[in-house]
Amino acid sequence: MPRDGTATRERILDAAERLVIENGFSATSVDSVIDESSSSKGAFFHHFATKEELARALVERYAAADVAHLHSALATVTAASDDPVEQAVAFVRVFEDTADELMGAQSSCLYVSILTERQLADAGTSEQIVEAIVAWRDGLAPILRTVLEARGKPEIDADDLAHHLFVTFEGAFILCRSTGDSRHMRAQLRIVRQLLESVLA
Amino acid sequence: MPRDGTATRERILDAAERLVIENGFSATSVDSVIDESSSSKGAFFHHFATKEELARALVERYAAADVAHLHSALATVTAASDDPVEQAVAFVRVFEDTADELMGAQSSCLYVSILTERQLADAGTSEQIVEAIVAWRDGLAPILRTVLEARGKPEIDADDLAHHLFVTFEGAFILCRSTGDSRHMRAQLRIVRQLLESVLA
DNA sequence: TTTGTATCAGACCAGACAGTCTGTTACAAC
DNA sequence: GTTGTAACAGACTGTCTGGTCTGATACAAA
Repeated sequence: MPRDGTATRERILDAAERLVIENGFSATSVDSVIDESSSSKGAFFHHFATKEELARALVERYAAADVAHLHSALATVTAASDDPVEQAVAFVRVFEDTADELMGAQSSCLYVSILTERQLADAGTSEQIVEAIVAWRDGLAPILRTVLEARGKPEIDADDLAHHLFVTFEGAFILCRSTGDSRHMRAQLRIVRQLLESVLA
Repeated sequence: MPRDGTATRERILDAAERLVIENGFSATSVDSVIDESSSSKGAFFHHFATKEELARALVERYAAADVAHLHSALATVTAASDDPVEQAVAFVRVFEDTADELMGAQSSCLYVSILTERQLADAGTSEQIVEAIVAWRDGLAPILRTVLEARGKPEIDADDLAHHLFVTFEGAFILCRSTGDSRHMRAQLRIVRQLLESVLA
């Protein structure tokens, strides 16, 4: 085996993720990614056949980390309590408490940058995003469904309510972007928790 | 006065809005806007000095329509009832009932496309977006505040709760984009209404 | 030592891009 | 009718972009 190129590949992905989240995919040139990652054209096109393939690789890595994050939080709250109400509320609180770090690392979400440009969805990125969204829904919805049935609230759809957490994340990212104030993320997660507490009570 | 060019300008804005919402701003070339609007390079750069100025004009028109939509809905619900709970719930229901038309006209929100590219925020577009967001917050928050105070729920911030409707809109647009299923918009607005009904009860 | 190959480095290229420039046309004021 | 000007039309240009190509270099197997 020759020298290991995965380090370079990761450096390129790191730089590209930052730039794409910040400026969008089309507005991020391959050259700027090369500069930011201190690599070269040769290195870039050795690891990624086209710019589109970079997009696929970015989403793949990002979605995997996202789902891992989800399962970590789920494991935490299911271990802490057997009460589905406490589990659901604690689940939201995990992200509420870590909102600042979550926003500090990245001022927005890669999904938004990718989904904004239809050409990329057609290039096979949206499947992976949908997988992640479904994982979030299927992680949270069963807990919610248990409570909603026990409370006799069949008019509230557990899947849609689970989706609402994802919706809040993405919407809050947009809100933060507009004002540049990352505190909206924590505030919106707080609101969702309070609404959940109310409807599950 | 020579012939009226506002019709051409509007045609360009219409085409650009569609293309930018669909593909993003950077991925939308001036030439494609010209083709789509059946105009010409001369016409385009007569009405817009640069592509950036097109972005400003797009946001200006879009935000104005957005705020007009808000005030229309507000007027409807405040005329229909004096009860702030009914007003708030009816307000969400207005959009819930018209979600399909709202999504049919445009499969996403221009704000997302613009805010995704930081360069445009620096070019003076985000101020107008923030103005629209503040208008939504200030339209809804007073109604919510009245109820929250009457119900003795000081832990819930009325401004953040008002913002949550905007957050839901934008987040739902993202969700719809990922799966291509526009029904998520209605479902998410339904969830927000149900959550509101619960917390304001 | 030789050979093979993954990993790069960077000059280079064809096309696309935003923006310019030189006109032409419609219409209004006088 | 003459003149002025807003409203175009479309050829043209310099720069940037994604992508290619020719090598160089490290390292592993034989």
